[in-house]
Amino acid sequence: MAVTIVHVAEQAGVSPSTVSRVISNDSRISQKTSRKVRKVMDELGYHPNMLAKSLVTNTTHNIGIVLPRPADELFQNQFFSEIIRGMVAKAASIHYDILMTTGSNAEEELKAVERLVRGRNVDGIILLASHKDDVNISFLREEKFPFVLVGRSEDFSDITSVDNDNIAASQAITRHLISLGHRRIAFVSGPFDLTVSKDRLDGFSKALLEAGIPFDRDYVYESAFTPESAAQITKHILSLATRPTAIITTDDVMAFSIIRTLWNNGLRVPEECSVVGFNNTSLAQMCLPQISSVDIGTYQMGQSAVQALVQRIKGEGFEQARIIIPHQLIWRDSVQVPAE
Amino acid sequence: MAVTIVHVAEQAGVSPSTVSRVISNDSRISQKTSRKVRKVMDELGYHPNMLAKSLVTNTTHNIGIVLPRPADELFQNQFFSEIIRGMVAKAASIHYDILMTTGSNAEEELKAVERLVRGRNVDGIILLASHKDDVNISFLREEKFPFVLVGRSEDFSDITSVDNDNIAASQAITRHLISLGHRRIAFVSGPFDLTVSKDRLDGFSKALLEAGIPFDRDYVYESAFTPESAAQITKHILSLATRPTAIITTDDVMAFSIIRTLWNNGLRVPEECSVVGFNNTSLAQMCLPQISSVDIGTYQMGQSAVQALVQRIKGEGFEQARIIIPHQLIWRDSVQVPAE
DNA sequence: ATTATTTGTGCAAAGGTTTGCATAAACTAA
DNA sequence: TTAGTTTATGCAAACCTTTGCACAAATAAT
Repeated sequence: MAVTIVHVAEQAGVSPSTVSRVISNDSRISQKTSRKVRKVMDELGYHPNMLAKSLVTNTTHNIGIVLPRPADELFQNQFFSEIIRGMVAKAASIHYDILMTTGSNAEEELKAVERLVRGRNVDGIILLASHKDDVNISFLREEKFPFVLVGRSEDFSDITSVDNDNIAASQAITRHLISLGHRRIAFVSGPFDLTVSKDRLDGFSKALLEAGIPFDRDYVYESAFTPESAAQITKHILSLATRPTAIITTDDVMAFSIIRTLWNNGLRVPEECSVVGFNNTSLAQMCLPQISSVDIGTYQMGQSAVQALVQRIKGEGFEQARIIIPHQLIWRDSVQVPAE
Repeated sequence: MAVTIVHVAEQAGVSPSTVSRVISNDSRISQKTSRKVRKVMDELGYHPNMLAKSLVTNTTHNIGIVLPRPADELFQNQFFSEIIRGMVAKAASIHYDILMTTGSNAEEELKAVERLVRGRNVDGIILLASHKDDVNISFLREEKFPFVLVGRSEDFSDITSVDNDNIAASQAITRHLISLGHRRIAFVSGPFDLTVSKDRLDGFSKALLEAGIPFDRDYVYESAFTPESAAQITKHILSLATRPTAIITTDDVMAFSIIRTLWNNGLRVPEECSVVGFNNTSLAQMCLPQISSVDIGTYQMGQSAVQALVQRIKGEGFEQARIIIPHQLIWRDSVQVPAE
């Protein structure tokens, strides 16, 4: 069996409590004792058992993150790997680890959360991709368990969350396109049940409104975050009597697929149709033409999320309800003034 | 304080051991008692404390995964998110969670592994991106701690690992290019210290050898897994007196960057230069021209790694040392017969 | 009716820490 | 010296389970 704190204690001729205090740098321990104990710890190759420690302190230094349900699909999106990258980096720097779990459906997902929370496996939880009536949120609130949401909750306004101002971002894009002279602008949204989709659509329609352009439902589409889905919608757009001169999407992957589909059908981008993406993934600047997009500070969102969560866990600092990561419009080759 | 097993026991008029046995479906418990206890558990909203359980069973149901050191850089690569996706999916399906950690340098990385292992935070570990003299491997071997390696170890042959036959894959690509008529083929490799890079280069040179084409060191380059690095190398290639007619790379991102750089300098792909990638990320089929690549079953590797690890943990099944995931060459638009 | 067997449950130890409180030792002040 | 402080350490309880072993009750066999 592994060497425990009592072995060290015996060997050093002190009590386990003293060893424990040495480990935690308790000020009451004398220099001499501390040195002596540390020496023994080294000799014996002692390493504290975190489980035992966790059990008594009720603290694990683990942050749970629940991958969105159709993890399979969403993870393909660079957005997710990017945000997780930010989380892991930040967590590691403050000595936390990231515990990832997922469920293949809503029920399993909640079960997983329950398991983590009530099994005391994590100190806090980060929720990704919020939608309306998220049962996880209700559960966590009820349990008064520390958590932060990436995105915005439609149901509760007092939840610590990390988000962009998606409405403003989307509005700004649309404004810019309008200022270029575009009047017929299509909007290819991600799944409507996602709050982020709603917000972006919201910003879009606001910009139209303020410019006095009628909001045309036929120019609004719902797509999955997949190339296939976007391609299909694009084909439909191509079949329209009066085509839009610009298309705004909710993610670079969709933007890319749209561009490709247009291209394959003989429509040049941006000459015959402008396209703008979202999230500013590396894809946006890699492809040809480079895609105009919105940098939403994905990596930073990940970092901020764990930072905010840890603050909540420790009960320190202000419990700022909403942290807004600034966005930035990146204009690239996929946009220009309309042809006609 | 949360409700514990003894509360349940008291309420149900049995002993804690009985409750524990009910939970684990011990066959010795009578139907009647079981029902009674379960009812009380429900009423009280009891949920076992996993930490306590872990402490006594010495089992956590967590799998540790150590992100490669420059996690920042590598994670950008779709390969990583894809393989992790496979791991999480598989792990969730067999009721394991994934605990991710990382370190910003080799020393920190080892420290993180030590912490996980000796702190008994995980039941096993998956190592990514193996290179020569990996201290993590030595440590884990010494500790006799269950782990599997994604990739191949140059130092030890008896390590359970999940890998492709990179030599064969690379060789097959090269052969095919040769059969198309290419004679001057450049090889843009990932970092040389990675085993996977060595293997792919190895397959490349083997194919040249068997075709009687001299191996030209000036046609072999070392690149980081970044577009910038690949672009720089491409510029150098463009400056060569006799340019290659085809370029093989070790990853799609690099392939993409190469194509773009060639294009920007007036060289058409595949007409004037063929390019082939590796890993068959979604990028490969999304971009224009679509990139010929090698599907190495990344997602499946993630799944297999978890499966193999859990088998090792449970000590069941054969401890097959090396699991080889089959690869598949995907020929797309970026390759054709050489111009001259 | 007695013994042997099966079935269901409880006792108590073990797992490795942390920490409030008590105490011993050393020092300071009178 | 005596009392009062400070400093350094130890004791033992608590955290919540699991599990080997013992035991009692019920059933079966003689």
